[in-house]
Amino acid sequence: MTVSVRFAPSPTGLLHVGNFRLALVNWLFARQAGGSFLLRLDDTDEERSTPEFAQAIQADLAWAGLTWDRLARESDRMQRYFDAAEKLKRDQRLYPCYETSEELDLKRATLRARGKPPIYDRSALRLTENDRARLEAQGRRPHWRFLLNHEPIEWVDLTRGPAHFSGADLSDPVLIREDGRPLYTLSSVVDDIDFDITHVIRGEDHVANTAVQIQLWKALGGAVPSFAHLPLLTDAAGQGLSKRLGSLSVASLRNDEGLEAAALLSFLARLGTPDPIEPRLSLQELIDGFNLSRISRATPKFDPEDLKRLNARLLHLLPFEAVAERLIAAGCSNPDLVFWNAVRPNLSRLSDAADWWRIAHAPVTPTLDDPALAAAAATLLPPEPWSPDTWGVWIAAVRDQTGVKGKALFMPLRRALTGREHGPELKTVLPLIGRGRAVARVAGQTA
RNA sequence: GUCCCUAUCGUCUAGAGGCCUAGGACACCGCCCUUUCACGGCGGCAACACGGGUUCGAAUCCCGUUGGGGACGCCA
Repeated sequence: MTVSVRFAPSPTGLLHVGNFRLALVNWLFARQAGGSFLLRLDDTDEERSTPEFAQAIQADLAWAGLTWDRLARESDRMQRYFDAAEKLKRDQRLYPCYETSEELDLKRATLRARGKPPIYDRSALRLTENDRARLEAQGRRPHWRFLLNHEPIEWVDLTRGPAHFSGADLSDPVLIREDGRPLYTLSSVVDDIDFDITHVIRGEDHVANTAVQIQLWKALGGAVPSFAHLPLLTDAAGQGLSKRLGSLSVASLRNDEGLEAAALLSFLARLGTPDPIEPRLSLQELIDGFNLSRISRATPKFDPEDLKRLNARLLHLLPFEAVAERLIAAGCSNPDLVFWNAVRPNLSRLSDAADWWRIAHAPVTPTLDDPALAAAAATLLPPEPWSPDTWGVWIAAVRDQTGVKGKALFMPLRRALTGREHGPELKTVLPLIGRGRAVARVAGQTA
């Protein structure tokens, strides 16, 4: 049996790290098994789904290299859902209900107030033919519920172990809305059957859905797949992610924070497992080290600060070839290996390299803290060609002539040369700047 | 309210009754390297939520309490 998984976001917003982690886990599972990965856009909710969000989700996945073998849109498949609904009606598993939303709200509130679970009371089942005709004559249109069997529902969850529900504890789910549109509970199962999905890997917010959907699978004659329900991520404070995404969207991590896809991937593939979170440069390494059963059942916290630190560590490992094109895109017009090796240890995000490119190749207005020292330094600057040793030779000469040493010696020079107090080692920065600019800057000129 | 899951260093976690003086990674702190910072190397600090059981023996099993997450939609 070929492994087949799917990632099924609804294009009603940007992907956040929690969704993205599920996409990654599904993808790694499929790739490791040599199976296939379906990207399914669950866009049956016409009011909230937009083509723009669908595009954004695909862009996020593509950015991270999470390629899909198949793409499906539920909005293209409506007829399949209607066919499935017809079959369920024929089999007496789908029944019409006429309560309004307000009436249902009231029923739920009443049950809850009595300390009872808010389960639908199936009163629509007691409607006679005449009752229904009268309601229809009043202009009421039915929504349709799936008749659950009140029997034990069990499955062995790949991350939670044995799971069991009682059908009697669950509400008959609405499958078809009053306006005729199919709902997620139905469309998802129809798709999973049609696309031969073998493993449904999703968040634990779906466990109750799984219980009712298993009955739906059987009612529709499909093979029930294996399930894995992963704990949901929380933010650093332990609050659920879905409630407040914002800065935790993949798009903002990518665009606003300028993080590496490989860092996000490395982080999310290991978070919540006993394995150390280490920078991995390739997806293949992640595939090789992946194991669904190592994901803990407890809810892990996602701290963006940890991610940023990992991003820096990963950056320090990246070879020049891996970043050359992106350095150019970031504004370094003609980067080379020497430049990259010089600035790399100082980077926390790739785009910061552009600052050092400008310091090496564009005019900088120096800050002169010690004009006398600077003047001496300007005259003592060795002739080119320069090497990484030039700095040591130069600064020793300046020290011998002026008697200044330590921080009082190099900090004024750093500020004059780069305009900054921090940065890569001056011995590597100096040759990047070159003698022409260095002389001028030490003399206090913008160069 | 009802149901499901969960509880070990700051964080992610190892731990399936004696191997635990509780291990690793990240963070933090210190030292080394370095004429600052950063990078890199080495070392250190640091935890079994609480209360009852069971047992010769409990981080580990059971019950309860408390905390955390999730579900209970004509959303997905």
